[in-house]
Amino acid sequence: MPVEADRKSQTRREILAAASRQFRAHGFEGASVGSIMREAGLTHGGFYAHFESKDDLVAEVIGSGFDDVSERFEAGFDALSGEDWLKAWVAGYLSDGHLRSPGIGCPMPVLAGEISRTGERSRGAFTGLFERRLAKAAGHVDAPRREAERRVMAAVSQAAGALMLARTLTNRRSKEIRQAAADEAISTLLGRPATVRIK
Amino acid sequence: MPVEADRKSQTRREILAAASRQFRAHGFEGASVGSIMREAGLTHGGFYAHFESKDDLVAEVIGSGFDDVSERFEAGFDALSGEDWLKAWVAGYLSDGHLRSPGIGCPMPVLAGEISRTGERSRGAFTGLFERRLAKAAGHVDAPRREAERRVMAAVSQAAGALMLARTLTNRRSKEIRQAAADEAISTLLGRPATVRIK
DNA sequence: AAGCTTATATGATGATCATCATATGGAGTT
DNA sequence: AACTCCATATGATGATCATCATATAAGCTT
Repeated sequence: MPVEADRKSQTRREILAAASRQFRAHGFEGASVGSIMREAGLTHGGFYAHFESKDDLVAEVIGSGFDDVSERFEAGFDALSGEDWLKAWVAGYLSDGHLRSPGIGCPMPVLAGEISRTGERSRGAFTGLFERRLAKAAGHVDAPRREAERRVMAAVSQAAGALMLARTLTNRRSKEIRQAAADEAISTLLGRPATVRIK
Repeated sequence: MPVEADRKSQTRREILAAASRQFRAHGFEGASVGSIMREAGLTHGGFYAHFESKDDLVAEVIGSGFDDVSERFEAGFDALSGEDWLKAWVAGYLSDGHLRSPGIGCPMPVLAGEISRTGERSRGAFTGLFERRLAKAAGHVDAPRREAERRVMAAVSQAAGALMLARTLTNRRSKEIRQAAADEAISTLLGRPATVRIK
């Protein structure tokens, strides 16, 4: 019946998007309900028409709010596959651009530390997100499934860890650590020595 | 002159030790001045006789408060060197024990995300800490200095990333990701395929 | 023993925040 | 044009927290 039926669900999506950005930029504790609503163009009170609590929002963002980002990131090289896809993924993940834009980047290097201290619900949501991305990447690795997953887990740890540390270091190590991680990660994924140039 | 001259500096050390633990267990924002002082056996007010502000405490803990931990961790295998040291390091870092004890473990997987959002001072202190540990580990790698440092940076990223993610995941991946990272990290450090059994 | 020094404790203060109760105002209906 | 929903806004409320001013109390000096 309604042409404009989902004004509310549209707003809900905007709150989620704002939260998704602010959480990555300032952490879960660092982003207040008020500032998230402000970024969504609303005032703080209306929040509770959409979410039960801030914890609810956190779990919701982890469960679904980040997916669009990985998709946008990977959409850039959807035409590629196999080795080319993996190289593009590693180079993009450890690029200067990603280093400087935590607010629109991968949540793992910024939020995993905080999520590890929270309850079962958020951690379960994160685990689901992790499984989806693991499956996607493993599909591009030329190896039996278990071995492909093993390599991706090792490479993802390395890339997320390197980006997290690179964002913290204040000297030339910030670049060196990303290049070192990129070379080792791509070698692991391909099963032979290789190099990528981070952008 | 003073027999009991440093009651104050002794107290200061106790505050630092309590903060060091609570920061790793609950994050910088998650640990309040009050609860840190309580753990140190004092009340909140006296805090400002020792530190200018909470930010000051944070920077101080990053700069020096964590060193005792790495030392205690590495002291366990001080008799070892070269390959044996590296294997013990990787296996211990990714062990079940370390997984379950963030409060007395490495600060990187828990705090680097938060530190990356802070100012120059804390990040500089962290960079110093990182350099010290990098030099130590590189000394056990059988390769020219630059190459040794490169391998350690790649391995440390991988180990810290894997531990951070393993603490967040709720399924069997929590163990798998640590084993995958351990095998790849030790292979990188030794420059040839190798395995370690995480404890 | 009186007085001074200094470390710690007590008890505000003001800010920020999550949450909630209630108000407003506009769209669609009659 | 009056009415009714419903999404959002306004304005508490109570909690937590960092910070600070002031008080206490235990040495040390003389």
